[in-house]
Amino acid sequence: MTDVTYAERPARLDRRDPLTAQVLELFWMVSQAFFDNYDEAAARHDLTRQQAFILAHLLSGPKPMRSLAEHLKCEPSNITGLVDRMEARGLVTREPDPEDRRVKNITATDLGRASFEAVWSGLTFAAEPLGALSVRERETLRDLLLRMVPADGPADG
Amino acid sequence: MTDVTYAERPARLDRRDPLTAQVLELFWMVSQAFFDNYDEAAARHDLTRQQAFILAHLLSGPKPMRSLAEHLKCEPSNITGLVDRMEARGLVTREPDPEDRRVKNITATDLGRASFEAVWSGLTFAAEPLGALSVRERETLRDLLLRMVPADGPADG
DNA sequence: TATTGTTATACTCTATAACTATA
DNA sequence: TATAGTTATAGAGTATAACAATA
Repeated sequence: MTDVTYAERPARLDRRDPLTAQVLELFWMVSQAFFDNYDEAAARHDLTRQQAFILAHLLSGPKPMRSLAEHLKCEPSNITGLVDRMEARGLVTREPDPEDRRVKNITATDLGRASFEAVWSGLTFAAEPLGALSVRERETLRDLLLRMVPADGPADG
Repeated sequence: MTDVTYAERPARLDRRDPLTAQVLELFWMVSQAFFDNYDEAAARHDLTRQQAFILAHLLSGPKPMRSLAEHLKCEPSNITGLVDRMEARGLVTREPDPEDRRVKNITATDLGRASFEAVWSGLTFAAEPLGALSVRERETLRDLLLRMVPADGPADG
């Protein structure tokens, strides 16, 4: 697409002030590029986006299935199959919690952790669009993003 | 999550310089929140993310199926079912190109356009994280994002 | 009785491969 | 022969609902 995308369209379909509309559109474009980059990096290590999300969430320690469902914002019933597939590939383990045997604690294996770290390290987004900015500009961007980060989630990923 | 997410983790799993690692992590968190917001807005209008992407792409005019596949970065075979479902709901029309009858031109209907515009207008991302920034800060953010936008895609959406 | 996780079902999105109809 | 789109198939992710085990 050309300039039209973020210069003309928002004015037509957006009642927001032009500056906000433009920032929204630009942020969306860069975010999409980031997500594409993430998916590609995950695919290079035979992981789906959701599998990578789960491994990222498990970096800080074992988590019950319920926690994974909340993190992924999906129904708990889906986690069963998701963990099944990851367990079968040796990316995670599933063990009943000794204090409440209803709960299953999911833990990333060494392979799981290494896989996620390879995905995250493999993001070219850091070298490409971010690399176009100077140190001073990256500091400015960091400070602006700190103001935009949601209080709770989506957290790691 | 707490500060740990973007203060400690990158240093451990990232060989990038700390500033780049931090910006990467922050940008990822905000992007995830944006995507969540987009999915929610689309769901409120009974659209999937991919259906909304397609409608966005069609705002600038009719497009052949092949173009939709490129925009969505998926195999052309998937577009058939995607367009089938959208056509059945009156969101798009599908007509053979008079100049090359192999090509099917997909056009957003009034309902399709209105649906996407409702999704885009319904994004609370503009009011929430973006609203936390002053006009001056949004101008700064805009200028930084302009430097990061990929030359071609992902364009509209 | 409430909660955690599971199963069953149906739908959307995805890649692969074989097919058709045009060119 | 090459290209645009389709069909068939298998797999991943999703929501809903009914269920088992545990609390």
